[in-house]
Amino acid sequence: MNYSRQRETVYDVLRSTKDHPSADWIYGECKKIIPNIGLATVYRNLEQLVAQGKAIKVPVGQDKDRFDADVSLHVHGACPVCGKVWDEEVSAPLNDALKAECEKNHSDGYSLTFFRVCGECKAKQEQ
Amino acid sequence: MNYSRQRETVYDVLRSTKDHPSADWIYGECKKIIPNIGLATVYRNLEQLVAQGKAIKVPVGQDKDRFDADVSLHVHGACPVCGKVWDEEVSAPLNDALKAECEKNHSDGYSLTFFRVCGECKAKQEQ
DNA sequence: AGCAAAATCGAGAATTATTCTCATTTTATT
DNA sequence: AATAAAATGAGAATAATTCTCGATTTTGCT
Repeated sequence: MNYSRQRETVYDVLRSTKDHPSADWIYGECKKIIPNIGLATVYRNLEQLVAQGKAIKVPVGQDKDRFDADVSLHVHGACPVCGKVWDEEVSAPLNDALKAECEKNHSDGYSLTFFRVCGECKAKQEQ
Repeated sequence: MNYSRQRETVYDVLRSTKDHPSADWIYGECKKIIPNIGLATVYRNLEQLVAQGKAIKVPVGQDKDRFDADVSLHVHGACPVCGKVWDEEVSAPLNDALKAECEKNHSDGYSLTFFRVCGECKAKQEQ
């Protein structure tokens, strides 16, 4: 694998946010830095970052894939209305039980997402 | 919401399996019962069943959406190689911790999937 | 049963996210 | 500087899903 400014930029952009962005948002941000970067390049590099273990795809059942540069095992929250994704802090007992289960069933990892209408969407619904 | 044979068939097919099938597999099965059923009808009815709370979409980060007629909160396993999805039995402490967390953060539900290469794919890899 | 309104359907077109192709450019090596 | 391998940008191709629309089915009413 050779160095490329595009790949570095994709990684920088992904690390710059905790918003679990989609590929096209990352593409937009990269364009601000490398105006003629191609969308396919962004997809290619995201794929490689995931393969290298430097990023993960967050499966939240939305239309678009979401990416995260935080590859540690952690829990997500997601709004089923607007699709927003955030990191969710969970209790120590839950974390311990997850870790234990993972070891017990020899899993490579897990994905845990709690679904909850976010404050913004709840406010809109009540209007 | 009116009755329709197509919707009943989609629901019957979905309930008949524990394989967490994709829309096109369900379409294939429905065709055996109603040969001229349309793919859009299957998608439409799956969407309605989900909206009614009679089915869930299982987010496993695969290309295709997976559906499940078991709407109780339960844990999934998924093979990152072939995409197979199964129900995973977990320890009582984990179940309790999940339920507690859900109540604590007022979530509508959660999705927990453990990733693990399935026996079949592991056997192939070792050849 | 007969009728009108509303719901649903089937077929195929349209949309959307993602992947692929290929000629060109960049990177690493000598 | 010459070369091979890797990466790129642009746009075409693919694949899952959604939309459109005229035809059919279901429901509620008489």
